[in-house]
Amino acid sequence: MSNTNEAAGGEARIGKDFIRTIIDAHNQDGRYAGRVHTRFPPEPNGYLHIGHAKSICLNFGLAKEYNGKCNLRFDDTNPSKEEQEYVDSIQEDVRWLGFDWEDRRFFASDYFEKLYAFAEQLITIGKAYVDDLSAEQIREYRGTLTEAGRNSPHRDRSPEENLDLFRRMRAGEFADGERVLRAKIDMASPNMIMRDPTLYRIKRAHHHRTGDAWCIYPMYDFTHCLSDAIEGVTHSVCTLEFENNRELYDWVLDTLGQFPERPYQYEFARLNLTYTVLSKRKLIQLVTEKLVSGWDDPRMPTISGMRRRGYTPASLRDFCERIGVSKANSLVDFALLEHCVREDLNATAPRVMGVLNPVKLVIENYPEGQVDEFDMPFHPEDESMGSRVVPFARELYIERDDFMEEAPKKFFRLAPGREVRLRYAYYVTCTGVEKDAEGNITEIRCTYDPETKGGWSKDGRKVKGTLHWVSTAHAVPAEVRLYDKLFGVENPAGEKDADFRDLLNPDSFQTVSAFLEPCLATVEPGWSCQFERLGYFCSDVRDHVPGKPVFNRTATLRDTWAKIAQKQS
RNA sequence: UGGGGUGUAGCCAAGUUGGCAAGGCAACGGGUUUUGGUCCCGUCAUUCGUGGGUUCGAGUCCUACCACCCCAGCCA
Repeated sequence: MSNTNEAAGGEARIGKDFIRTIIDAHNQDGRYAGRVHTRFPPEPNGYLHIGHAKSICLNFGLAKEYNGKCNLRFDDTNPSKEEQEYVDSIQEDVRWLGFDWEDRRFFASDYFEKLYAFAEQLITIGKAYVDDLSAEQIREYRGTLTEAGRNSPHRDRSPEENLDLFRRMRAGEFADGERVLRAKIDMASPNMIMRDPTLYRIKRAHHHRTGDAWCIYPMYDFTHCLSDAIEGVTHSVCTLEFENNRELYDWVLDTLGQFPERPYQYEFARLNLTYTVLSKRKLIQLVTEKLVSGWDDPRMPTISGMRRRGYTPASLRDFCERIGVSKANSLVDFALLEHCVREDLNATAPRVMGVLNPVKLVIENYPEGQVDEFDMPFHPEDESMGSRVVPFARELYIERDDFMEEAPKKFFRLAPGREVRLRYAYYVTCTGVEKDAEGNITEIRCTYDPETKGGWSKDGRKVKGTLHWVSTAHAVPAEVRLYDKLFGVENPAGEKDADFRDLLNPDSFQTVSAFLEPCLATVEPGWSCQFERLGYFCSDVRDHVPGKPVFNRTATLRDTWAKIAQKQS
């Protein structure tokens, strides 16, 4: 069995955000001659999460909407944190989300030689200098938020001396941290970023792509704007924390002055989700401290975790579309994400039966050894999804929760003397229960009405409940994993100084053995379905073993079960 | 108490040159239903962080204040 997701379609937009307004304005006034070129620039220092999905959908979505292009560029200027494993996973995740960078996969490290040449130019025109101050001294000289900084004693070296020193930095004549290249801007600038920012540092670390070819590495602020310019990017869209960096972005491009149609930076608010940590530092901590099974643990907010859990690319794209793009810091309700998966899965997931918490149901008047076969549709509203045959016998499993010995009036399912429908099979009436020495129900007895074959009554009598069921003799034993939120509190990131690990939900994961209908023995990894009334499940991508299904619960149907239980008590 | 940003419903979020405050999620009520699901129908901002001002008319303009976020990495 297989069900796959289509590639990123052109879903309708909810409302127009400020970035689209800006692009429209540029298209009006003729800037870039109508060209729209964006980029998604992750640092390969971790796996992508749902927050990145927002940026991916924005950047690739903008390009698609305006018939433009979007590059995938790895911002790999800090060799000590970056790894090939991360670039591989990032590429896989972007593709899985349904986006295509075509032949435009770049690395900032592709530009190291060019960047170095730009740095020499800056030195030549007297706009950059080599500083001998230590990191601590530079911090002291920088001043504070309210006091201006002081110039470094090395600030006025001649371009010739700076050039010589910078070349020797590259040649490896100095130790790590001994010297840096700094932009010569303004140590009294009210914008801290502009107080002679570091452009290059000496760092002997193995780079995942350039190996040991370099011992000096360019900093983000120098690299990013130039990479954008080199690639012909028009709209460089990043998150709010870079607002202060925009002045430097402009300074570098303008003082080099070689990019007549240069890119400009625009910022939007990053995603915050209730119950969810989206800080890479914390996510990596969950992985390295083995608080989760890995980056793709189904409880993780990573793209790979969500994929394994059974979220579909379309549902994630829809979510990103619905949350909108603005500059206001916000905290999106997890319920919206849930709604998006449910909406997609409701239309696309086949309906099958599985019993998670089984109790035996014996039909007293059903002949022993007899087997009925019912042809059951995979989807009640979509005939094109076809059907499968499900065997029915005298002894079945039903959900333990679907029976109550002393049931309140509002309980619609099975209870002594009450009649319910076994889905697509027969009406049955409970005649009694059998218990063990401790008084636990071991078996429920009932009789069936042969006249109700298929689940319809000819005399027009109605039943309030419809139960899912599985024949004990034909059932496929399976492992089902029920996941809850990893964090039991609304916004674990909100508590600034608290250790977020204290907020982990101890009940975030539970494994149960279940009984499924026979057709589920043949599912493929990643196949999603809805177990009638129990929620949406996805056959585990990673732990898939043919014939021995393992399912992760993607989403519950709704919270109504809790409410029903509450009303009944 | 430096600079840069942001405040529209419980949560997101549209709001054009000032002219009756979109939409989605959540919630609540009703109908359909062989999933207590889905679907359908209805309700949900006399008010836009606050106070002044301009105007026939202000979420939009002016003004003063308040709250929150970001910046003192040789991280990105």
